[in-house]
Amino acid sequence: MSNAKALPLLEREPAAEVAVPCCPPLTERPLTADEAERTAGMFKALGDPVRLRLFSLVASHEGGEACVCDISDVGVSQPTVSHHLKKLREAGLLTSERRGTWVYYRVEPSVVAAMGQMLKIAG
Amino acid sequence: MSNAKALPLLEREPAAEVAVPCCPPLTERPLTADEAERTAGMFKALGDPVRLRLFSLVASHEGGEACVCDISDVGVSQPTVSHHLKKLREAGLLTSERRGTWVYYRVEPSVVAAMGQMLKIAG
DNA sequence: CACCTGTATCGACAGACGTCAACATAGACA
DNA sequence: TGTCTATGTTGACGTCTGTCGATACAGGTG
Repeated sequence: MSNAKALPLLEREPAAEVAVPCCPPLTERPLTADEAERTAGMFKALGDPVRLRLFSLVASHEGGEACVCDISDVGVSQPTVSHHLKKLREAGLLTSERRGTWVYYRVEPSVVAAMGQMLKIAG
Repeated sequence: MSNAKALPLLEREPAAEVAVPCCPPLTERPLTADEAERTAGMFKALGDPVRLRLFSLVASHEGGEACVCDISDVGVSQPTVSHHLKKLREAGLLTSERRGTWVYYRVEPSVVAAMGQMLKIAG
C-alpha cells in the first residue's frame, strides 16, 4: 500500500510508535501505565498553541493537505515551524511527503480518530 | 452538610477559563491564535501520562466520581498527585468537591465533549 | 483539647521544551 | 556547474514543568 520504498520524509522514522488503535474510551476503564505513556504523546502534541494552529491549518486545508509554505504564517520563525511539524509527525498526527520543491503535510485520520474515541463520554 | 459558602477547593479558582464551547472541528477552519491559545491548554492537560491515568481513573470510576484516595496509586508521590489533579482542574477537565474527610473528583463532560468535537474528522 | 488521617501548598531541583540564528540539505533551473 | 528557493537540522539560551520532601490545612475521633 502506498509507498513502495522511496519516501525520504516518511521513511526516516518508524512512523508513529504511538500508532493507531490504542485505547478504549477513557470512561470505560483506567488506562495502564504503558497505555498512558504511549497515548499521552498524542495529546501533548496538540498541547501547544502553535502546533494546534498548524494542525488545524493542515486539517482544514483544501484537498486535505498543505504545503509548508501555505501554513508558515503562525508568528514564529521558519525553524520553529519545522520543529513543530516534526513533533506532530512523530506523534503520528501528520504525515509528510516531498513533491519537488515543496513538502506537503496531511492529517493521519486513524490517529485523530483514536484520540476522539478516547474522549467519547459515557459510551 | 452542603456547605452554604465554604468550599475552599471549589471556589478558589474561577473554574475553567478555558470554559466550555470553544471551537469547531479542526478540519472546518484554521483556529485563530487566540482560540489555539485557550484550547491548547485542554490538550496539554491530557498530555502527561500521569494526568492521563488520573483522568481515566476518575472518568471510569463507578458513580462518575472518585475520591483522591481511590486513584492515588499511579506511581508518584502524594504531592505530585495533588499537583496533577490541580492542573486537570485548572484546565476545566475535572471538578472537585470536599465531602467530610475526602475530596471527590469528577469529569466535566462539556469540556471533554468540546475536545472530542474538535477531533471530529471530515464533518 | 490533642492527635491522627487525607489533601493541598511551598520551595527546590533536574530535565524537558519552545524559540531563534546559523548552517545544512534537497530540488529546480540556468 | 552554480545559484536560488524551500525546508530541515544544529546548538544555544531562557523558561516551563514534573518531581520530591517538608510543611500547612481541614476534618474526624478520642
